[in-house]
Amino acid sequence: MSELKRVRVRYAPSPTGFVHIGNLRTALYNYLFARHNGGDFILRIEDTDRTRYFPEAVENIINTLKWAGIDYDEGPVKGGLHAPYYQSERLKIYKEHTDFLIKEEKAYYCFCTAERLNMLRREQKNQKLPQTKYDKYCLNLPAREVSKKLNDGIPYVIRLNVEPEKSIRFNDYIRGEVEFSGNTIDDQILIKSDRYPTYHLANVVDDYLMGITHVIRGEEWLPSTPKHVLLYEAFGWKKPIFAHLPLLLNPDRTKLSKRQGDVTVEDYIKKGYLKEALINFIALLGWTAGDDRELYDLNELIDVFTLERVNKSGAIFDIEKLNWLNAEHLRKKSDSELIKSLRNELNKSKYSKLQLSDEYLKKVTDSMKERVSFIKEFYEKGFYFFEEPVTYEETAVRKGWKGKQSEEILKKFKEKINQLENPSRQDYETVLNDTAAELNTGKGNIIHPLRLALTGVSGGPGIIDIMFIIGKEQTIRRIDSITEKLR
RNA sequence: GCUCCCAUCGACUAGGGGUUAGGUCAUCACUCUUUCACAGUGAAAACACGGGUUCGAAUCCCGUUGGGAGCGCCA
Repeated sequence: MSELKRVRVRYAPSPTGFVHIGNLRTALYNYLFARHNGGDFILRIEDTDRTRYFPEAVENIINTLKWAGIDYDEGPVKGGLHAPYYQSERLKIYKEHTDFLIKEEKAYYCFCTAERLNMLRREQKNQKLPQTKYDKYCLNLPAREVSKKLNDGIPYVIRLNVEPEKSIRFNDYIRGEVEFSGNTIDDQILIKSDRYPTYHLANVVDDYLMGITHVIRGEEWLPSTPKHVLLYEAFGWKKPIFAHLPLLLNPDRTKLSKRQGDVTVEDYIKKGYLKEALINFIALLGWTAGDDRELYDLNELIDVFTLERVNKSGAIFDIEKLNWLNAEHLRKKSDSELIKSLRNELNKSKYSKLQLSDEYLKKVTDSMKERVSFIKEFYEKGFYFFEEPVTYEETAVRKGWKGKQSEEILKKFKEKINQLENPSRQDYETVLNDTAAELNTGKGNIIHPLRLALTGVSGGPGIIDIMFIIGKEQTIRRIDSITEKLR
């Protein structure tokens, strides 16, 4: 019998802080896999560590997914057939399952204190044992003593009774057959003394109960997968398919972490990265369709994404390529989207008090689109569309400002501009040409000082466009201004 | 230390027995634009090393080296 079960995958973050960029990629791959296969994508909150719980984190997780356009089928807020989706609300379920394991003698109560455990570890290290492991002391406690301690309310944990085995093997979708030598697996804690489950227990139980078919997660989980395999076997459950994703790395090839740059999605949102670019970029970090295509939107990714084409080796998060993608996606945006985004950024900037029409902003975006990578840069690089230049770039002055000569050329030019009535682009161009002809000089002798006067810098859109955008009054004002300042 | 994973230009990657080892970002040059960008053209740039298998290995196998991850009452 072929088992063509409906694909069900999950993203299971723990709410300890802002969403890490690596976790976003895990969420994305799960989402793409689910959508590509017409399956379900589930969001489950792994909030079993009360010490690290961070209340705003759940909200941040949900908002981040929403921002990215990754929608889940079941999970917090939305609910679903397998609710609750907060592990902290599933304590009863975990207890039932450990009760079963204890009855089957596959798990046992352990009353050892943290002090004893620490001492044990220290001893084992001193003895240069290859690995520190729990010594199963409590496994051999007489049943009567166990009940007594339980009745007396002595704190306890529940441990899995791991039988020494030769080896544990499983098939990883991305890495193929993986084999772990036995005897290295500890009697892992299933239930902590605060009655909350550990990750190992909770994720196995929930994945099974929620009908998860593929566990797609980061490579950092690979070493603990044998524990999970053992648990599935202890319960007599069929394992899901595991797929361990390559890590996202710092430039020095260590696991992507702060200290070496921005690692939360929040950071990138704040810096003005487009969701289209970020999604496109992280999709390409560890995966390729196999062709030469670089630009994708979310739906296009869904069409072509397969787990088979996920790489095995870690990928460095290269900000340069992200920046390029950001520029590419920015240019693909429609005029109205661009105007809207720019207005949004403008409102948060020092230019927030300016009253600017859509028409004006469209002119700005049209002229600057090919020159920016970020929305912010429309007014950072193109500040002269929003304020008069107060200083003049030194190298530009040296190259383009020829003292008295420039002054007189601009004076002549200004007079002609002044006579213009509601000038069009063509009018500005005509004046430019006429001035050059009349003065019998090269156009460059007008353009360069003019650009300096109008913008204060040496680069930017065509000078005709700039005059047309800022208008006649500003053009004149700025010419007057530079002749005063550079005299 | 132990366990496991990984290894193609600086970065992301294609290729998976016979290729001038391809693309993209970044870099450099040229063209275009009297500026800057965009675009275009081109350059430089890689199969970690050693054995084996084979007529032939970047590709398959083994080893070495290097890198990474994990070894918590964290996830």
